[in-house]
Amino acid sequence: MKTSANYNFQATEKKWQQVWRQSVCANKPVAAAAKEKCYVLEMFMYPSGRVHIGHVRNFMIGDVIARFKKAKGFDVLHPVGWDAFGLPAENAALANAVHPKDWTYENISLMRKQLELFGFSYDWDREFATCDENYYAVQQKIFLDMYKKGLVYRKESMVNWDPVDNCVLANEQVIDGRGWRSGAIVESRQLSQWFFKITAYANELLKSLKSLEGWPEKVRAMQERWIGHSRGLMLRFEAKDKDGQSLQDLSVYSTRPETIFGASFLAISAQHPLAQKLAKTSSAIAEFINSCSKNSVTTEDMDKMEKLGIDTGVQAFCSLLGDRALPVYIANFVLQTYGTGAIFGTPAHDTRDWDFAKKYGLPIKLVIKPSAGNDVNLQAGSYLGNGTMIDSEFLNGKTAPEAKECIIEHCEKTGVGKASEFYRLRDWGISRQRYWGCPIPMIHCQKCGVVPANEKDLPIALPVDVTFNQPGNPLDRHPTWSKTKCPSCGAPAHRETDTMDTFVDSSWYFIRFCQDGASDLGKFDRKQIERWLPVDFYIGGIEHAILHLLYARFFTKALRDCGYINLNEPFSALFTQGMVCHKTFKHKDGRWLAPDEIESKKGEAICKADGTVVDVGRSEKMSKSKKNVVSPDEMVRIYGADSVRMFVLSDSPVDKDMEWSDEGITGCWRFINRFWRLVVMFGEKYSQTKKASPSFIQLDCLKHETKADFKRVLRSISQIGGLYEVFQFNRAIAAVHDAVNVMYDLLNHVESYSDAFRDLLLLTNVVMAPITPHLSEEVNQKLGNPKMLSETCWPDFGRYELKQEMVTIAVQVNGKLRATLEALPDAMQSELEHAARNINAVKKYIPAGGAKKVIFVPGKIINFVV
RNA sequence: GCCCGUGUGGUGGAAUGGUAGACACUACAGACUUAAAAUCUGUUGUCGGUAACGACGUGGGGGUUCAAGUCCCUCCACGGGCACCA
Repeated sequence: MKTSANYNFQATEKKWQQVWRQSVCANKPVAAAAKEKCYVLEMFMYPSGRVHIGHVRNFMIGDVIARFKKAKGFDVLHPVGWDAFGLPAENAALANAVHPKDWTYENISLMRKQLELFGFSYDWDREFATCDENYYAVQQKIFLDMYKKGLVYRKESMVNWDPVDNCVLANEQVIDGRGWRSGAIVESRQLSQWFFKITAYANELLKSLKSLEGWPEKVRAMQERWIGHSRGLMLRFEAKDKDGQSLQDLSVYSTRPETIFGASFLAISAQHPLAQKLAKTSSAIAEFINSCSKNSVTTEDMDKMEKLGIDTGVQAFCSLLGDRALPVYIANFVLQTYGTGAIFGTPAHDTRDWDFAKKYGLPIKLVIKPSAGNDVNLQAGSYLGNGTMIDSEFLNGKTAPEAKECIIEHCEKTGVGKASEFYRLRDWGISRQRYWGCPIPMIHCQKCGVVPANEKDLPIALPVDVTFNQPGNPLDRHPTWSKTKCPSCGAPAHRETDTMDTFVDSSWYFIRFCQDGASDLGKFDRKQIERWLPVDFYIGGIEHAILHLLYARFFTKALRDCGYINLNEPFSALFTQGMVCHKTFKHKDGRWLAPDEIESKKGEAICKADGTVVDVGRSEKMSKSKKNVVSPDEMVRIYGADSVRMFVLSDSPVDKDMEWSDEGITGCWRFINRFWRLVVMFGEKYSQTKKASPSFIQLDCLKHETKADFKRVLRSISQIGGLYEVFQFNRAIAAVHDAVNVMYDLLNHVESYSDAFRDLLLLTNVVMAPITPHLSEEVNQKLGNPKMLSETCWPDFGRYELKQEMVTIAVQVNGKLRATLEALPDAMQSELEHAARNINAVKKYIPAGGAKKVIFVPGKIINFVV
């Protein structure tokens, strides 16, 4: 498809990839303590079998930063690895009769080859997979240490059970009531599970979010919400039956205790102990509770769900309210899992309570009066704003926030209540009933109970001889694997057959990368780890905003407290990139068509097979089901790695979604050839005219208009470093385009300035190199630079005088542009004003009396106000 | 419902409060070619005008300012996240 007259990317890319691999210093951080370190990391990949173009975009961001920082003189760590445990390996085992281990390592080697095509500057010597025995051995050791520290426990609990994957899911892995991977409706089951006590860090995880200034505001907000801190009052009520007999105490938590005097009912959840008790004697209550448990948990249903309740006949008393009793309802909108599973309802100041009161005819009493002029219509809805307390006894006259503090204090003093805090965050359940994961190093002994495995027995390795021909966990039915001796009493015992959630594996992999191959990987090498951490640039998708990033933060803090490392936060800067999208094509018969089944004719998309016109849909995230995917290998084969590398960063800012298009990728391919041609054309001229010429550094020797062009190119490329720093690769590429366009013009009168032009090409090439390293290395060689590009420093543009000699001044009248003026940058107002007044286009707008006022911004603008 | 984004030509997108539309794509024209492709050179926000030029123009409305895509208020549309969290 592409002719040989062009830049030969096939040969060139292969050649330099080989050279880089052999060169000692190209991809590896040099042990240079004097240099400042820079740890660049992209979220590692699950070895599904194929590298997706979205991965390429992710890795490209990291690669540009890594190469750029290296050129800037940093000691750079840029590793790569594999998040290799997980369910798909078992599914593949089931479907294709291959062992998960073979499937995984096979995929890794396929994907490694794909990655190699792109020339990423990875330190391949540090590569590992989380299913490597020497990786998960350390993970088991960490688990035991966390157990000793009280950060791991086992409890019977209701869990999210995915009936398709036959597996437990963490709360974070349930999305809209469905399993995050299988999409099946999640069921509740009672099981014994291992938990990490992430809630012990709820406060710290929340507080230190503030210190993460290099994180997107959005991700911090999502985590903050997920941890969900609230502060309020725990208030004690007494529940009495209709005969006035005391039933039990009822604790009610509220974040708005100041509204208590407006309360008109109490509501408890269907799972509340009192509800369960009452159900035994009332069939109506039992029936209601039963109907609540049937409620679906999907988003749409929740939206539509009506607030329902049943009056239990129970009365609740609180000394704050004197003799006034509140009726106790069981309500479907009260959650047992938050607070105490009981609330007091203040219909005037809460939307849900208002809905409920309307439905059941309960009083709606205003206790917060809005400031003057704002009328409240309690018949239309609740009032959620601020104001002054009324009808609230000792709170009257205070503002709502003041009243909140006041009532908390009052209740603490009188003992009727207590200031309380709650978090939404739950402990992290990590038990998975799967084979392909890190075994939990615990042992069940009939006599001693659950005991940790001996450290000297680590790793507890996965057995290889397992079968996948029936549902459930293969470790459970392995004839011998789980049989062992109790480390404590020596009696026969059996191993825990659950394995760890794979999110555990990815919670500390960035720490392992810090150790080089020569170190003892069985232990934490603090010196190496603390040299590199924290990660300076962490790059990945927004979909990990909560799960992975929260777990990794938790692990870092837990490892700190177990004495492994001295670090509070693992990632100083986080960058979330957008997705790669593509148009979709739908055949008239309803089939989705792949991009390579389409050709475009006269602006219409035509199906190659039968010539029919195809419906072109909007650009969407690439997905196999809609066939709107492109293969990275195929793209490299047709256009070369540098074209693909350039395109994924080209048009859109990298934090936004981009659209993959044929026009876009061919555009990049054309640019690469265009730059190459520029170098070739220059080379031909240069060899003919080689003679004494000024070095371009002495810009004064150049002709005026040539000098201006030189300066313009220099200005364009000099900004590129700054643009890399702030991840504005699309603008960096625009600057490169601009520079190359100017150089094409320059080439026409370059004869007498050839050395200077050569320098200009070399400089441009250096700043392009992080994006198009193969092309740049080749150009560098062709221009006769003896030093390899990967060893070349970033140019110091400070040594060039880049100021423009003439600037264009905008001449405005009343802020409207009427003309422009060429002037020296430091021209005085008086002379410019005089010149501007004499321009006809300006003169006609200025009245005879002259301008009222003249605004002058040196070097930029002169504005006549008339 | 709440929170966070986003809104600029035919398209992707640029613009420290200071010449809106950089750069790229598409389209069109010219050069080269027997021809096509590729390449090179132009043009390409809209309306009016042969032109010079003029008017309009950054989702809508209002405001601050000599000057607003940019700041403030308000409304609309789209996208994402959370969702009965007491």
